[in-house]
Amino acid sequence: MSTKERIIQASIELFNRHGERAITTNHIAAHLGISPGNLYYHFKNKEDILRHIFMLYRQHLDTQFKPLQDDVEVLSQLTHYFDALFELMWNFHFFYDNMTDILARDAELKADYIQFQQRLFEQVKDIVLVLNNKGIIAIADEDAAELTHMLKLTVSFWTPYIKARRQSGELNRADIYQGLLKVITLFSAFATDAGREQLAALKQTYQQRQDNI
Amino acid sequence: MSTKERIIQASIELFNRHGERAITTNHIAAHLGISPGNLYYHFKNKEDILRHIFMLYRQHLDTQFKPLQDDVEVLSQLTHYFDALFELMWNFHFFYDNMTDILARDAELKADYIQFQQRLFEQVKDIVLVLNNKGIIAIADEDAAELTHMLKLTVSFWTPYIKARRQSGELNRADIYQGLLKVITLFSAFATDAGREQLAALKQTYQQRQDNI
DNA sequence: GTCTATAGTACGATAGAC
DNA sequence: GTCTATCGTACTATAGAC
Repeated sequence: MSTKERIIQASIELFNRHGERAITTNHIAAHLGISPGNLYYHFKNKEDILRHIFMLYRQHLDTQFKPLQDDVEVLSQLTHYFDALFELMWNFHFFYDNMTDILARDAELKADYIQFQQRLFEQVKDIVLVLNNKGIIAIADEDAAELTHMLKLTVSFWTPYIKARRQSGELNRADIYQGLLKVITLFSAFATDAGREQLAALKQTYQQRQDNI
Repeated sequence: MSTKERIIQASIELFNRHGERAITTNHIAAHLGISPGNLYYHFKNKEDILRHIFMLYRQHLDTQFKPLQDDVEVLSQLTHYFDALFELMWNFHFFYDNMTDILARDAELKADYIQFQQRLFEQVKDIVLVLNNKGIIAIADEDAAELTHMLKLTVSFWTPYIKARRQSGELNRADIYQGLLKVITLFSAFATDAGREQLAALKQTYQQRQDNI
């Protein structure tokens, strides 16, 4: 792995463990056993590192959140989405902790973030509408947008929410599964009788994964 | 107003406007036209200020979130709750932006926060259960806790969520109403046929207030 | 209770040698 | 590509005069 990549990976790890605010460029360099000067050879500044991490974030969602396909079973596609959400919430939770600050410091990153989230919103809303058309959920047109907002809000801020309820100790994988179950509950609240069973099966899948940790 | 109180009020105002991270003790003093030394005469440090603000936060919830009373109409009590939530989300939104950091820096504040949130969780869950018993919503026992988490999550993080969708400009009152409508949508998702009408009325109330801004 | 002045620290970032 | 050394800056917090 190149030094540049190692800096990215170490940054993600340290940001997630100690928080973005607490980790300085010197910490990152020290953690890798390289000099601060070397870090600054590879990155213009701390914001530059954050922009590269955001690119990984975006890339993950771009590759994993394709629209629902008609010829594949819904439940297996939903499972794929939830697996991707798990990775997202696990790998980038530091970002949601300090989102307002990080974006306030870097207007360019903020513009990119907003643009991406607007696109993502439409993609998630499409999924909601397809689930409606397939009879998994029954939701009024105006509520589809509301539900989409709530889904995004929950995925984004479940990790800060749970961290604020814990006296000490790090976030663990079981916490993420708890969050995914909240997302499933959101869908279930709008489920049809037929859809309720399928979502219950999905719920059971992730409850088992949580128990197996 | 005493200097101590003025410092508290100025801090809340500046934190909300520019973010807790961006505002230093010097900024607060300069904003009030007092010296940094004077500020430090009244408060031990920045964390001390934050603890006092948290006391106001707790006090607001303690006085406004009494349990549902049986002899008063439900809808008017819900309206009272939502009015209180509006004040909360409007006055303390800076806190949710940086919650993880603020709590990570101050173990004592974190302990107080956690204890308070645990109590608050039970209070909100009681409200959910009473609404269930009154036939406004119909929710399984296990889902009551899930809904309570989602209600708290939404109230806490709606403001950071909305800030991250806006290129520039401050949070405004209409944004808060949007968040309250999300909370109402959460209740509506579990509403009975009878409850749906009452919640629709509640929704209309806050949509009108939003339009009247 | 309030001021001025400043000590102390930590962080971001760069220059210049190898 | 990597290092050492360091500068400038900004912030927290305190000392001491009034």
